[in-house]
Amino acid sequence: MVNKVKFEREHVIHVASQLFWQKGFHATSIRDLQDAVNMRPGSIYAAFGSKEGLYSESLKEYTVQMQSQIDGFLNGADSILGGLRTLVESIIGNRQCFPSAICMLVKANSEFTEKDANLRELSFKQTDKFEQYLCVLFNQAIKNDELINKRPAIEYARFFQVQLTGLRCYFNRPEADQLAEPMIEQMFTLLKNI
Amino acid sequence: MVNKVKFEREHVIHVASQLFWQKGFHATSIRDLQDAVNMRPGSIYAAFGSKEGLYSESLKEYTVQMQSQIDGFLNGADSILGGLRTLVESIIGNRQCFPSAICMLVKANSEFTEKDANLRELSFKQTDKFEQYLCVLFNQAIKNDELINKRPAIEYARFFQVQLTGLRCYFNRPEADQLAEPMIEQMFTLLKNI
DNA sequence: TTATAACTTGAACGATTGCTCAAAATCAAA
DNA sequence: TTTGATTTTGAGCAATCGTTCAAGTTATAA
Repeated sequence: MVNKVKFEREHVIHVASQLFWQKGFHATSIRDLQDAVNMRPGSIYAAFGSKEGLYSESLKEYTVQMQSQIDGFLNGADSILGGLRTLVESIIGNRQCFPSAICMLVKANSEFTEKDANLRELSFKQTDKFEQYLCVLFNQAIKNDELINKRPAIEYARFFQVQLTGLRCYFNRPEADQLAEPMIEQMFTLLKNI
Repeated sequence: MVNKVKFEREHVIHVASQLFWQKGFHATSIRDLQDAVNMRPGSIYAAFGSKEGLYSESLKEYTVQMQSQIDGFLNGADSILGGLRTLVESIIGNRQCFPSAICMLVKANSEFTEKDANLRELSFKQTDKFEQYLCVLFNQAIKNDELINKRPAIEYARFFQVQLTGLRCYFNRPEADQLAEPMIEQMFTLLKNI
């Protein structure tokens, strides 16, 4: 190898994913990305092929990062459900610290139509991956006797996703902040007992 | 009046709202709209001022139409909760008949940033309007003894929105269709008993 | 030091964007 | 039938879009 790339690929993808997460795919221009990652168009296209290519990498890195964020909360918790609860409280409570209050996967699922078939498909694929990851967690929670009825893990995973997505969309709105905690409490009471 | 407009304003707004609902604001171009509503740019701008203006009207008409859709289901039902349940089943079950599986208000809330402050604000305002409408319904349901604990109506309205939004986002994904009915059943069991 | 392969740069391309406006078409009143 | 206010038309504007590529820069191997 005669000459190495100057940028750090992972860092670029991370910065891009923050921007895509905030603004969405269509509202983010290559010029926006140029400024954010401090690269000229030639370098971006040499490294990622297209705007779509960079977005793909960004969405994948978002999924990975979300999982390791959950792992972080689980490490500091004494149970699976306890860790998930801290996670949910962090997501809802600190939503102004994130590029968007809404999960990037949900945004992606809602943004792409048949016209962006590749990205639409990728978005669904990543969502499935995340669901499978949740199933692993809930299987562990079942083993630990954290759940009353010991349903199949997938059912808890579905319930969890529906609740969290619903809450994030609801609390995307301004104000109405002190409402969050009782609703999260309710969510986990239901989750344990369904 | 010397000359009248040729187009039907309500019809144009309805068609535009279907397109905006499907593709989102940024991914819908004025040319897309021209084709859909069969008007030339000059007429569109004379009637609505801007793309943003037409979108505003579209989002308002969406909210109105959603409420009258609910009213329709309530008229054919023997209880508030029964009507709402039929509505939810129709939304989840026939989602391929609609421009998008996801509520246009949720899409709007997630699409606009501070850069589109006006549309962001409008989107929140319409969401509030819809919540107030739900409160009226749940107050009636409380009077009718359809709900066990007789909480304040706003709490049922919040719960309903979280559940429905979560379900719509979840079932936006392909496949996984026969899963819907038990989850809707669960949603209304919980709603009655919280 | 020189040669060479790899990477970075940024001007610029054609396409598309939201939007304008002079000209053509329209139709009730005179 | 003529008039004139009003609406419709669509070519075309400036700005921006995603993307390309020839030229310049960089760093290793010889």
